[in-house]
Amino acid sequence: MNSDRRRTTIKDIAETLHLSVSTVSRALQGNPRISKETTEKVKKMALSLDYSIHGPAAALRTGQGNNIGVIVPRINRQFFSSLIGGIEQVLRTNALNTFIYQTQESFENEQQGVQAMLNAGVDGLMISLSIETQAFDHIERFIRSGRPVVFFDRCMEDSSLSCVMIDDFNAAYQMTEHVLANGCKKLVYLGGSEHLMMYRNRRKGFEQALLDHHIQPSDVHIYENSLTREKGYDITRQLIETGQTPDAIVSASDFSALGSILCLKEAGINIPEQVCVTGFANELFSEVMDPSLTTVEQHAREIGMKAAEIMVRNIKGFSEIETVLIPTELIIRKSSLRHR
Amino acid sequence: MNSDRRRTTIKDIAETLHLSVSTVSRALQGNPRISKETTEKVKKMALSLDYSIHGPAAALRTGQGNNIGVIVPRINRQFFSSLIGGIEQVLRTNALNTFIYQTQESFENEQQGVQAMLNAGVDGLMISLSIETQAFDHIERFIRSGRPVVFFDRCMEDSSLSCVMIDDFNAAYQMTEHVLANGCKKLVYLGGSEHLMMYRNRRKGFEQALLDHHIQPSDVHIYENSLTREKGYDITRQLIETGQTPDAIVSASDFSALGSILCLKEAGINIPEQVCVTGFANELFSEVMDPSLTTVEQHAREIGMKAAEIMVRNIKGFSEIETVLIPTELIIRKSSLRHR
DNA sequence: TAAATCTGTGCAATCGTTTTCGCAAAGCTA
DNA sequence: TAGCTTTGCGAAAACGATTGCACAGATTTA
Repeated sequence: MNSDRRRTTIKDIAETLHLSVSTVSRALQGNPRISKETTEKVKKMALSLDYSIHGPAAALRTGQGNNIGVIVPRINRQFFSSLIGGIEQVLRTNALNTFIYQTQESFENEQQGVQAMLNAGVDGLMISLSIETQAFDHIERFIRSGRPVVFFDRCMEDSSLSCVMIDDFNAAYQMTEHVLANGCKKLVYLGGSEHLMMYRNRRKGFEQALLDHHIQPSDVHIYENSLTREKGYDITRQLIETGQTPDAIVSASDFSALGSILCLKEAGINIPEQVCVTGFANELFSEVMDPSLTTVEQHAREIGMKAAEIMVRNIKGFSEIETVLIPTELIIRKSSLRHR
Repeated sequence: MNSDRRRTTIKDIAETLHLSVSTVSRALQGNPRISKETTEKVKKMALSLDYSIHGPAAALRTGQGNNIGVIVPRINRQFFSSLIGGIEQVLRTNALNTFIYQTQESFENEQQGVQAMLNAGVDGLMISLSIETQAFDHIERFIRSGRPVVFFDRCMEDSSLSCVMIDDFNAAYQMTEHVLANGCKKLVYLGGSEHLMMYRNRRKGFEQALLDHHIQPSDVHIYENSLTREKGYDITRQLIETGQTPDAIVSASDFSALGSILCLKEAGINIPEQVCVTGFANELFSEVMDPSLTTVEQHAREIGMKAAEIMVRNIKGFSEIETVLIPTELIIRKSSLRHR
């Protein structure tokens, strides 16, 4: 075991240099009250003694760790991992560490995660809610602790909280217009969980576009909670088998769109000539699959960076609330581009 | 500002309950020396006062935070994010938090990351080295602090340290055999940076398979440092243009394989009948691209879990060193499967 | 019945830093 | 030269939790 290893502290430095701990502490912080020579000596000694500041102790004294908690549903989704990449980069350049916790989309895990962050003494919380989350006591508890909270992507609907998300409504609206402009008339929509704002907004964008083109949303198939590859496949198969094959499948996820495409190809239906298919999120595979998938780029990394910037500003004392919509980008590929 | 918000401490609980802080502390820990009633009362009060333990303070006293630092090159690579997912899950079930730091493949960032972990007072370090890393003072410094280090995927070559990685040699060997069994004779190999053990091992596996089938490695094109999509494309294009089109491209990455495939398709060369292409890593896109890509599944999540388990055991005091090879899985798809 | 043990609690030191206050010596002003 | 400011540093009290030791009262043992 290594229990004999004691870390070097400023006290050690103080003793070998015949100085007081206060002087050493100040020297390390570059306090101008300490002479240049002393400061030099201290820093040199710190280096040669392998000293590194004990964060927790400093945190205890100052009441400020330099840690930000980040809670996401899953880390191994391209969208979230890119987003976290952006967060981490911004936080790091502001001398803040990033604590990660993934909920696996479970409400219980999310509660535990927030508690873990509370215990860890993080200075702020950045969170994207799990799909299951419909109660917010855990979040409110954190807020009561007086530290900033910034939501991203999946937010609590409370305008007194900061939130960075994409412009789902417009993205879906534009996508739908694109499909209609291609001459499609009989659409099907694969949507997500209605209690998440983002999925509601996408559906609303879809419906608004229909309305604006004189189509009654009630006349089209709208599926809820259908964003997995399997659901996309099954729903498409069922539509084909019951003779209700649409001429466009607009999906709120690349995964369900992928499922649809695989099914259509199996059935020998031509994409996009007979059926246009569109997705959402610009997953890595959507560019290279066959046919390449029309989708929406969400600029995940930017969302993360923006959210982290808001957090940093809050930490620094400017307690402003901000709701930011990051613009999306329509990426038109073969799965929806008809030759006419 | 919220500077007036003070967190509730065990002292607050003690005062409202007319108990001593020691009793409260013990009650919260479930110490059997405290009577059931008192313990009950304390826990109830803790709840109603929104109390949460101050980790840093406890860490200071006990010398044990519950934090593990994880340093990876990039978080938004499927491989690493899945791996981190595995780490996070195992650590969490052992009441350990996960600190994330990404180096962006930069040595300087890596040094800073290790320092940040040192300062944060993590109890252990899990790290996958950046491509640039060739010096190890920063790692050795951490080791000197007496806390466990576990490497994964990209390890320091020092048998006195724990490391979890995939069996690159065998994976490449099997892949090469598969290609040869398909009747390919004129191979090209796209490899990575030779100073990383993993890429060396893949190349060695490739060469050994050649030797075992009576082909001289010196007779085949072996490219170093060629694992991006662009490199794959460019090299392939050059081979075609100079009339050296091979009948198989064995690549140490799915990305370069993708580049090769795009180029071959553009040139109207049939895959796999004229040229077989294989990748490495089973990226999300490789299954759904056209043609689907033969590759190697690395079981990233398992690597992460295994590494985390070793870490947990070290934290608990069993300071055993372990080197683990996680077996890979050959995934044969259309890009290399000839009909004969 | 005296001694030993057990139960439930409190006191106070401690972890490594930061920071307020204070003080002596040196430099400056007039 | 008397008084004032600056410079450079130290003593000691925090921060919140843990824990070895002590101790009083109740219970058991011999």
